[in-house]
Amino acid sequence: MENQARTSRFEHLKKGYSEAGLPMTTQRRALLEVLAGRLDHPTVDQLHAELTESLPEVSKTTVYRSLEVMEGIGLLQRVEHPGAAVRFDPNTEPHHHFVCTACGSLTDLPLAALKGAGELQVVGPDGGVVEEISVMVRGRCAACST
Amino acid sequence: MENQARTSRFEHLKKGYSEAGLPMTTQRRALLEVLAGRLDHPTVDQLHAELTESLPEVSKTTVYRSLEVMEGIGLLQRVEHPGAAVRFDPNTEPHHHFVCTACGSLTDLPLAALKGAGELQVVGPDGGVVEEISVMVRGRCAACST
DNA sequence: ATGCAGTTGCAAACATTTTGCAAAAGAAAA
DNA sequence: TTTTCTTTTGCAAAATGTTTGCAACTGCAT
Repeated sequence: MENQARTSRFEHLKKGYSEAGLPMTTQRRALLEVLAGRLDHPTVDQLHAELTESLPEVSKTTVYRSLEVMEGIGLLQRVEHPGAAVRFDPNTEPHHHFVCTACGSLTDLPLAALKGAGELQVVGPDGGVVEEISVMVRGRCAACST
Repeated sequence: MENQARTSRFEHLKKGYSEAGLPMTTQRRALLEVLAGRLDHPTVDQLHAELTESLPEVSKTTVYRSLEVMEGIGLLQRVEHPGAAVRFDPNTEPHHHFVCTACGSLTDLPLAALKGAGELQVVGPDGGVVEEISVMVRGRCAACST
């Protein structure tokens, strides 16, 4: 079930990656597998830690560079959030984010979770051009709100 | 006009600061003046650069620590945004932000600028507790959109 | 198999922010 | 005003998180 969804996410990422015409290396395949295997948005450190389980020699540099490349081909999105370390999101469909102020976890929030967000429309700012609107919800996740 | 608004913003900040019962130092007063004098959200580097014009000896450490204190007493808010350096916002009324993808400037967006945002309401996430919702609009500011 | 563009790991450089500490400054009492 | 106590300051060093230069290596199309 969850396994199957992960596999399908992985296939989707792999497909997108190969369509960009870049060589599929051991490291990048492993990174795509890790990304497909989790629904949150880990930091580079967390990704690197998980990667070293199967590939003890990967360097963080490679993780940084691979993520940058994958962002460049539109496979991932950088997620803004409170906190220093960068996080990426393999879900490039429009959606929002929820960050837990207690544990720091960062998860997706389906568009439907935000009543009214569908009609969001920017009136200002004077003379500017709007490209994108993103919503960040802060609070305590289920696990931390007891 | 603009001068008067700046003065009133400064008085408001100074009042809030002294109500917290902390000593008002030369450095902190100067920092509050700089903050009151601009409507965007400068980085620590930018604040420090502007501060050294009147106070050549201030250190960045002091700027960091003062901002932290002012955030602690609710005088400033930390603004999330794409980019490494932290930015603070002396406007603690509910409002949103606009970031220019060309020049990186970060400015306030009045609530009214977002049609529909008033009714924003989170339905999910399962069992979690929502504390705050913030909206970030990305695009090109008036100056950069020509 | 061969060649070449793209990728990797390492170490060092960077940028931003935090910390320990002794000296200095603000606020309040005497 | 002077004293006293607490908070703040600047410096230097450390801690994070990220980027870069470079030589060696790999994936993949020939």
